Amino acid sequence: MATMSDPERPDSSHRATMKQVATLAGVGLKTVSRVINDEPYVSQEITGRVRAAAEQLDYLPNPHAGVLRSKAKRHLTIGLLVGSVDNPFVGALHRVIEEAAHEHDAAVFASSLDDDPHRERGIVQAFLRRRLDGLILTTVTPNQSYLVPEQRHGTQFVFVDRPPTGVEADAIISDNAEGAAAAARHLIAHGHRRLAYLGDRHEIKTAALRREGFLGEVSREGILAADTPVVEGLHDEESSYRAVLEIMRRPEPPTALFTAQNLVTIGAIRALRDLGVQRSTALVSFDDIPLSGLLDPAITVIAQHPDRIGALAAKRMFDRIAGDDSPAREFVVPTTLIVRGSGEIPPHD
Amino acid sequence: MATMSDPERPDSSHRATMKQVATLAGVGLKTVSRVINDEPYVSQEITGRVRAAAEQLDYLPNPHAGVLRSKAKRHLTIGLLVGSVDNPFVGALHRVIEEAAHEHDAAVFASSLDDDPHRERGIVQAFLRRRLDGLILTTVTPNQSYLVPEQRHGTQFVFVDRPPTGVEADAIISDNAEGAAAAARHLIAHGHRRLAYLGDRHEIKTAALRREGFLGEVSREGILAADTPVVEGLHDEESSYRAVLEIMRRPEPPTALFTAQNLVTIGAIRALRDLGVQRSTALVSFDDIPLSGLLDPAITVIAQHPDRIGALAAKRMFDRIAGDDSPAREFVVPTTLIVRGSGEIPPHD
DNA sequence: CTGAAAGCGCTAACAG
DNA sequence: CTGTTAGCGCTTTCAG
Repeated sequence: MATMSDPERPDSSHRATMKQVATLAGVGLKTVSRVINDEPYVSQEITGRVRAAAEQLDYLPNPHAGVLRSKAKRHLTIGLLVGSVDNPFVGALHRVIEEAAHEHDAAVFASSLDDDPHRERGIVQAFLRRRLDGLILTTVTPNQSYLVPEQRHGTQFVFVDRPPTGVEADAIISDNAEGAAAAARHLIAHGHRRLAYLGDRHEIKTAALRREGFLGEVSREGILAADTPVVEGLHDEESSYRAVLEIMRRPEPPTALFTAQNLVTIGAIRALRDLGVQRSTALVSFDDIPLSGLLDPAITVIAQHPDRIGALAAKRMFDRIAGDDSPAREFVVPTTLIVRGSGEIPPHD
Repeated sequence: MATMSDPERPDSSHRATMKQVATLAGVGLKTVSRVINDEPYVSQEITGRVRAAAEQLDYLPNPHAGVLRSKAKRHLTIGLLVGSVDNPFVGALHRVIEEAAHEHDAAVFASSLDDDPHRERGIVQAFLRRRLDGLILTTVTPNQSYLVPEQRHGTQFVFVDRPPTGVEADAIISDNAEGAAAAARHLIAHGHRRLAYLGDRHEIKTAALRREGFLGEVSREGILAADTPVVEGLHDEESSYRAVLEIMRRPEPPTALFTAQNLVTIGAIRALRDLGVQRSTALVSFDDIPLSGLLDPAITVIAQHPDRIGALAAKRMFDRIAGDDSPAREFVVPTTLIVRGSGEIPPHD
């Protein structure tokens, strides 16, 4: 039959093996292995013959066979698990980790949790099943002790943005408390005495740190807690929008807002605009937002440095993979106040 | 020596093998294989014993061994190669592809080209060395015929955002010409006769399609080419900013701008503001930009649908992997005009 | 400098 | 329902 391929003919859709390359080059299997892996002690002539044969057959070494047999079971593969892929912070993080991985000849599996704690375990498992060398992750679950057995089996973990609980591993985080404190100082220096804090769920450690940093500074200035509305549990634009509307309609509304997160900031901006008070209410945001410089007023922010965080995370990861077994550490990356306008609006009377 | 581990003791950092699980459970190797792979015909009791043993040893199957031996050499792994990871379009794309992969139990390697053609070959090679089932990619090189041998060896390719050259493969792209034509129609319907086109390098096929779509519509309306400044080769904010400044300072400046790309739009917005004409010059952007609704004026855009593009790309990929060998096709995803304000500004006189 | 033999951890193909 | 045997494509080991 015409549709049936000749069983004697090698299937062209199959990859060439090292053995086939060896046969074509007229050398032994191990010699091909030496050439492919750039091991020394192979004559120029044979090296040339082997390379030619490999090229002719489109030979690519099978990495699975290699990993299976070799002593150092390195896969040159790491995983990156982040809250959500469509977020500028995460984009920048991904980018630098990519870059560092590339320098180490490693590849990066990336996946998003969409901030869903229920997905975390499953996705981590899916990654581990692939036997990665390590995992860089932003956790959304309250406890990561389920990683302990994996860690004992040699998989490296580096936490980013949020510190781990229940497992000892390196963590790279922004200086949340100090960044939030700087925001408070900035607003107070511009004359504000009625400040509001709008933040994410209190259970998220970083959110708690921002809150403490902010409120600590406020009380240090002698401002009463009663004069400082605190709204937490805001996780998206919509909830933030509504919270700001509500706060600004109170009898003595705040003259300045501190929004402790990306999406909260955006919701707040919308609300201030709809109320027509965006030019008379000060606003400082934790975490930069895209195009914030083009807004009117431009948004003053406490910027994080995802590039530095990512670079550090990648460095720790590859150091660990290379054998660094020093005690786990937390690395704190400073934040930067970027003055753009919204944070310098004076209090109205 | 205390620092030297006993060579007789099994290294706890090593993974348990199927054989060890079999021994512990007191069954044969193949029985463990059956339980792990949920094959039928294993008694309840033995299944239980095997599962318990596996758990006790933190057993995880070694996927490399599996791939090596099994007939269908599927790795359940695909690659995603995009222009740049920190770009909202790409973020959304990544997200839906992720999601689809997850449903197929597949993992996604993601990498960014940073729009650098020189990196493309290298990164593609790095991916192929890992023997992925397929690659979804945005190309930046003019020709991808180097993929042909890989394709013959069974790796699937699906192109996204830009059609391939020199290789036959599915491609999912926005309706660039029609989207740009819609922008022209919209501006003309609002009374404009002096429109400017600001776009990316002409060699990029999608850029050329947008240009043709736009200019075709303009000439159809009887507007002379001489009255329609065309600036191409804009690849970033800065070059776009300068181009707009230059155009708007001409004797008879355009009353409406069409910016054919993300970054070009942002540069144009800055320029219009610096000239103080952002409320008197119409602007329509191809591709949505983040927070464009918060700008003043809010930006009217021809939005692409990265979610639909990504979903289609993933569907084609997994269909191909599953054996679909129908001829390669180009899928065109429509764009949507989103009216927000900047595109409805009438011509001044 | 080169190659033959063993075996990594698993699945396929048979046997029972 | 369960187990045995071979061998995937490579690296390791050891012998030329």
